[in-house]
Amino acid sequence: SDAAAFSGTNIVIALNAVLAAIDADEPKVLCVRRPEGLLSLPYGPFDPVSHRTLELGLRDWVTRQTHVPLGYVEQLYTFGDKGRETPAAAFADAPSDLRLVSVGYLALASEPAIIEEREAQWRSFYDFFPWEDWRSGEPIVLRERIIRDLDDWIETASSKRDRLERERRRDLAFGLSQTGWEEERALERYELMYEAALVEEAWRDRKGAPNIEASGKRRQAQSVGAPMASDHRRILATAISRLRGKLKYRPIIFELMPDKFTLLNLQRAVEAIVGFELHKQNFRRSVEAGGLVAKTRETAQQASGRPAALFRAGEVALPDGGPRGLTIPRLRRSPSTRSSGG
Amino acid sequence: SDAAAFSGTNIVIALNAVLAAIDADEPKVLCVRRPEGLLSLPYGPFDPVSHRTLELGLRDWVTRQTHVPLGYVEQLYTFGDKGRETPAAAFADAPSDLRLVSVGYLALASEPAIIEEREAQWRSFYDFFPWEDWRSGEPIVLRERIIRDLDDWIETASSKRDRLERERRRDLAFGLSQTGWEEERALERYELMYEAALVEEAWRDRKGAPNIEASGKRRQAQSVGAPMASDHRRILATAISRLRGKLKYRPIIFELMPDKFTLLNLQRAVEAIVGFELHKQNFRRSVEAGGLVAKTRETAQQASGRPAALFRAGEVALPDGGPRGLTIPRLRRSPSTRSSGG
DNA sequence: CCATATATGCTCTGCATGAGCATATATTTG
DNA sequence: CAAATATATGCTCATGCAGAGCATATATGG
Repeated sequence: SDAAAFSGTNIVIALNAVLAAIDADEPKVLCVRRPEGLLSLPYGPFDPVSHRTLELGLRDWVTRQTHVPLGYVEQLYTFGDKGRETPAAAFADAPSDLRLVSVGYLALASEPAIIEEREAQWRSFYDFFPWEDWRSGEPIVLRERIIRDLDDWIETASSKRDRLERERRRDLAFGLSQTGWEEERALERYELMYEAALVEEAWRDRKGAPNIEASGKRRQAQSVGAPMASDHRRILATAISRLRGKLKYRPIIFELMPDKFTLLNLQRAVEAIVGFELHKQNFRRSVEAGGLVAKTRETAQQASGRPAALFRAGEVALPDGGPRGLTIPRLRRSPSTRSSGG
Repeated sequence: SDAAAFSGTNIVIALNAVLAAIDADEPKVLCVRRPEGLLSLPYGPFDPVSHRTLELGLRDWVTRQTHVPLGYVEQLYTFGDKGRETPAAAFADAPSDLRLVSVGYLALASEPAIIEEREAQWRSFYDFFPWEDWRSGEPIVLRERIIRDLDDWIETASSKRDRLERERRRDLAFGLSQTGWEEERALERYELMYEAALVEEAWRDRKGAPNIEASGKRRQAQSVGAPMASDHRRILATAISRLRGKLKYRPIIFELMPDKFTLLNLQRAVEAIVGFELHKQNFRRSVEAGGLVAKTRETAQQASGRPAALFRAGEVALPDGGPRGLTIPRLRRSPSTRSSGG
């Protein structure tokens, strides 16, 4: 069993960053456009010689390449599937027999820095996952396409047992079961859609697998959400799930906020991340009662209406924070009509 | 920036497993004794040629080496710090200029399989983290040693600002702040103790750093908890934190249970993981009401008392599960006296 | 039969959360 | 300037869950 031990020597480690920021109530992620036109997450090589830790390696090349000041950084997941991407595609001058292993990171910036490089750009989370944005009600693409296409996928299961299992997974992931839509299952949803070949990456990766091509034919008419290079969209889905889940038990939302903000700003930021609207008064109540914010004496300038007080993050609102996190006061009934406004 | 890209070629990836099981109400982890006598987590090399994915690589060598059937497996974290361990120490015939990167996994077994190899053994979590076990009240070592030693560490901070920060971190991690003891902060606690040089690994790793030796002298009288090789105790702490956190929102406890069990069995298993006692009636209420368990017609055999009904995991109790997870009904006041009994 | 031990059922209470009415303070409009 | 409109902020009410503990059921061992 020792002979295999040093195949490890043909491994390349790439460090991928999901660099997130809130811009005008939209959740954005920093993307890089590749020569072929595909969007990808920014990434860089891990250099075991100069990088003392993986995280330092990430910070190093992100700051050098994008000049975005990194605040909060958290490791997400390590992706090592064969056939993800050849190292040669990722790094132009790499030998071709290497295995590419990527360590994904989530990094939060308090504002979307202006990027100098032409290839870099901030894109909304929901360009890639339109079905995840329920802020103006149920996304059309969800009921009109995704649920239907998943129905087809369920039907094409090979056994009854398998069919039931597929149905269970769909209902759970897409909120058709008792528990309803759970925003932190974003990764599960993407993985299900990939498995069912509803996303472009799926039929791109499986080019040549005949049975897939047949069953996926109808669905290939149009990609649902913008595709990304390699498995970067999966990494982004991982980041969104993590972020959504973590909001509830750690006050990391403040890593995405400027120094001073109104409570509505804060609410809109949370809504941008979780993807649905919140009950305004209850949101304020929980945030204020929990001591997560502290009022300043200033008020915000604005076009119309009573001016809002400016707040800053409270003492306890450090990322490793004291009290649990935000409560997310969902709206159960009518979403109080905010659908049209910007 | 491309010159560094292929230093990646001198990287070795090791796959570490925290293989957990419940045995007689104790939470156990599979360990391997190294020639030098130190305990380590079982691990194996990742072979990019034969292993299609990282997880398959892990399953491959774990089943080959330990013959423990793996059920639930989940990736924990990737550790890549320089100076963790030389590849030569991990794999006897490795070149010495390689960088070792470890991907840690959590794996759950429904019972502690009998291990054939002499070097392998099941050990309690709390052999390594005695301060994490509050099932019989506050651990003596915590108030008697750890809090005191952390006091010293706080005092030796270089600035007042730093001192306050250290105090804040200790109070948060060890439950001295308002929020009280939070079991899922096990990793934070270990990392703090490492930083404060309360654990053997700390002064072992820093051998030669003079200022540490001086300040840590008094504390080195005796290690708190059994040490492990390399940073394996940190990996184990990561696993415990993850497991404790996940219990609350996913029904993974059933991955550690046999097919049939009494509700007290289940409660003891949860208690073993979270490290404190629960309110019996409320635990039953939440588990039964949530549909996480289903009653069978059988009852358990036992020495004394009314026989308990046997249950099995409910329909919704799959690891990706429907309803959230277990509620953990803490005891706030007197722990109803169970300290002496086994 | 009685003491003891564990299992199981049920009630009481406080608090967090979901919901929405009411009021305050600004801008915009007639 | 008064009214309409828009947003901010305060407050109440209902519900359900979680923490606590009493009461009852059913076994074993004298």
